[in-house]
Amino acid sequence: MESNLNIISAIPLFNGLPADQLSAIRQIAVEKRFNKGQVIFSEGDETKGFFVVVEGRVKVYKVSSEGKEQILHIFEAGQSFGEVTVFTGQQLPASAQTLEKSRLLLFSRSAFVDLVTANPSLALNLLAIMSKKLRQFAAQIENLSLKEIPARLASYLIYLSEEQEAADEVTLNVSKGQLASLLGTIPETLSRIFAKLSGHNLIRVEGPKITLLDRQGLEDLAEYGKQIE
Amino acid sequence: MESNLNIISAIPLFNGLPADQLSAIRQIAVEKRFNKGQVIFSEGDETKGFFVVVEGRVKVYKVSSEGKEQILHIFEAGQSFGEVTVFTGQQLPASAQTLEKSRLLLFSRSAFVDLVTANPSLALNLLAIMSKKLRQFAAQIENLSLKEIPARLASYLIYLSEEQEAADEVTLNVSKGQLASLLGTIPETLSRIFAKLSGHNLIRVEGPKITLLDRQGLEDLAEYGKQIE
DNA sequence: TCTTTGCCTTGACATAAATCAAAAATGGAT
DNA sequence: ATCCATTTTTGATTTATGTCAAGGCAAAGA
Repeated sequence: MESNLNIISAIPLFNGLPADQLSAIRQIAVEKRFNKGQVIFSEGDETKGFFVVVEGRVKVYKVSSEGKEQILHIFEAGQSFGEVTVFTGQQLPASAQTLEKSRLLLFSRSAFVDLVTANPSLALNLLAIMSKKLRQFAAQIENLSLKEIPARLASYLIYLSEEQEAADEVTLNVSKGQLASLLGTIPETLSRIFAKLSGHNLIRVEGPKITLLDRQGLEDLAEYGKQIE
Repeated sequence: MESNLNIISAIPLFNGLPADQLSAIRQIAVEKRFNKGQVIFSEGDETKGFFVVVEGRVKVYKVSSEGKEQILHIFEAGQSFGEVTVFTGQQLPASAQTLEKSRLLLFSRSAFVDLVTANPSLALNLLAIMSKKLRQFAAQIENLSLKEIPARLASYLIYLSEEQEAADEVTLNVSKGQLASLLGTIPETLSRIFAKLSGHNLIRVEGPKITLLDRQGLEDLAEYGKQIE
């Protein structure tokens, strides 16, 4: 628990809070450990509280009645999820599962609401984070409805290269199957589109390592869709 | 401006605030009037503040480079939009346009941030509203990626009949073209699906008036998708 | 009443992506 | 290294939905 104070202070959500606040926060956090592939909660469950990823990765997703999965987001160390229902107290709208062995902090609902009520600056942090999530969702809706899958993949690769600042060589941090789900498609289709983009010399694919050969071409594809053929 | 105090007090966002707070809020609100079809802001604009619909209806939408439109949400009297960027101060992620002649209240960014900082309960209201929006977006993402259009239409009709509590006869409050955009499709496809559901005796369509003939059938369709053929 | 204008519908066709099936490749574990 | 399980790829086919083009219809105005 010692080390968690450092972790807590590094979490964007708690950014800028004074030291005494941070220790108050640490008091109400409970550490939970999960193995790879464990389900953290399922859609429809009652809200226990919200989570912060200390270590590992977590996917939040929805499943259709036929079993097809749509990943809403993948959360990494320092990010929080599950805030959505803390303030409305409804059932959880999605499920969460670890992608690898993970350590999470759980903040129980009531304790956290008290904390926020007492801390306007915490509330503002939270508002900013939720704003950001809303933006991301809006972008995802746009992608799903206005863009074809090649364009979504191109967007994702550009996003990834910005994230990783690794110039033109990016490494997928999820399996291709999971990536398909994140992009709203299935592995077969994704595989074909990787092949197609490679064929047009936009990228080179070596396992999970993707080299962006023609960034401008990818940007055009992401923006305008079907140039290529 | 007189009457706006009543309106302000009826807005969910300001629910439960004491009278003195409400008049402080009224102070910083600016009334704006728009004709039907006027653009309120466009994607990429700087954030001026956020809006509350006093009267009329507003759509918030994204447009693809080819001009196809995806409606993110339609806001009616009492609802607020544009909060998202108030706290992050980024460019607006979507555009907004009136669907009919409307009156809006504009709350400037800085004044509103001050207000929230000083009012924990306002911050909590805001968090609850944003949580609700996040849920709605998550549901929309699910619809777009996991359900076919007939299922989305069925969901929408059921939602509408709950909204209107008008038993089994609902009236579309947007044109069918707009509805197509809201469901992530185009008018031609929507028209065919209306015809298809009519053919299966699930609904009867008379202009903007839809009669739900087989609620259970619609629910099955919304839930499990492609039963019908 | 006639005409215009803006929706909505219908038809013929094109196509992106899903499905079904199976082969290949990858990565751990033994 | 070998084996097994999982992931990824490839191929053949189907299907839902988009596109293009034209026609109908009703409300608004001349």
